[in-house]
Amino acid sequence: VKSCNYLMNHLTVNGKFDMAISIYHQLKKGGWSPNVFTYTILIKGYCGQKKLVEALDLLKEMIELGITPDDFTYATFIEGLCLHGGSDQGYMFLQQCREEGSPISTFCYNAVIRRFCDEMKLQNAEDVLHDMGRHGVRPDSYCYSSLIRGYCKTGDVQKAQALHDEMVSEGIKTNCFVVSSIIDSLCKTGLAEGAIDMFQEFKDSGLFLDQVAYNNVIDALCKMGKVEAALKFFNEMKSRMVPDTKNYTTLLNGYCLQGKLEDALSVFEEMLEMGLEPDSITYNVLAAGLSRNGFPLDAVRLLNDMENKGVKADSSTHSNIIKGLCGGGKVMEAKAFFDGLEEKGIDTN
RNA sequence: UCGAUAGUGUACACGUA
Repeated sequence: VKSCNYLMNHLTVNGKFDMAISIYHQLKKGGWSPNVFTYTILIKGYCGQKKLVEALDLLKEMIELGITPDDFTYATFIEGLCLHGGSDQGYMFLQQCREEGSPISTFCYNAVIRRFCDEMKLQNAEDVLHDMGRHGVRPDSYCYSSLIRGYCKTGDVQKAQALHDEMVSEGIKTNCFVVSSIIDSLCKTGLAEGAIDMFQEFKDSGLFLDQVAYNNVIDALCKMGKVEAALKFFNEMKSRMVPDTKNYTTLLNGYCLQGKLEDALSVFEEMLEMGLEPDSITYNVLAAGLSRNGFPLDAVRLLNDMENKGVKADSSTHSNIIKGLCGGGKVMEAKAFFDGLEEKGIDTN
């Protein structure tokens, strides 16, 4: 049964839920009894297909069969309900289950909070956060993270920071996910200096800051034109961990923005030497840099090269190519390229 | 490790002024 569950789960998350169901039927035919995991996976699958009725039927069925759903099971169904029936409905269901004495853990509250945040109903999310405490379930960093990120999205970094303070004062450990959300939001609301201070502060406090956190400050510095400062952080990061494609792309962009093509190219080469695969964004950044700084046709060449290497072009690539061709005086080619896209049915918005 | 959840990089267009 364990192996079947494993397989069914993988099929489900890869969009082959029908196959998972047929495994389930074979399992039952073979006289095996599905367990809580099996049912939870199936409920997840039905929720993914918006088939909430079927999901709920399974929940009832397992109870009748004496297989007691646990908090994962409830969380899975609640999340589906939030997603397809609205978070208000999901929360109502949670409350109902809670009154019936079903196991409602932080995972369940988490789902509701996250979905309320996705709907930008931040006040509702916060109410749930405080409500769970009254029912004896301690919020964790995931709960706060969703909410903090929600406020970051609205640009209310103050509120986000207040929540972060609240979280820490509740004795919940912070981590680089939460911190980097705030750092990024500070950067993007023009408070990069504060962001960098915060970064240093947490680093000095011994908190592990990963590639994403580093990238937040590297990007902010690059966008301010302070590539040299960005490079310092980049090197510091390199001494602690392996930079990823996004880190290299960010720094590459920094050099391109300054028109420092030589440096940009050497970053690109270093990245290749490190064995990292540039993705379409890396290529787009470099191409835009080349184009903007007087080498439009090289940009076009680079992007063709990219497609030859099997990296898929996106709409940004296309507009870079068109711009490159126009900038290189090859307006007719640009038009031909554009028409070619339309013929292939590619959205040229 | 048989089941759930959070953060970062590119162009353009758009909307408000």
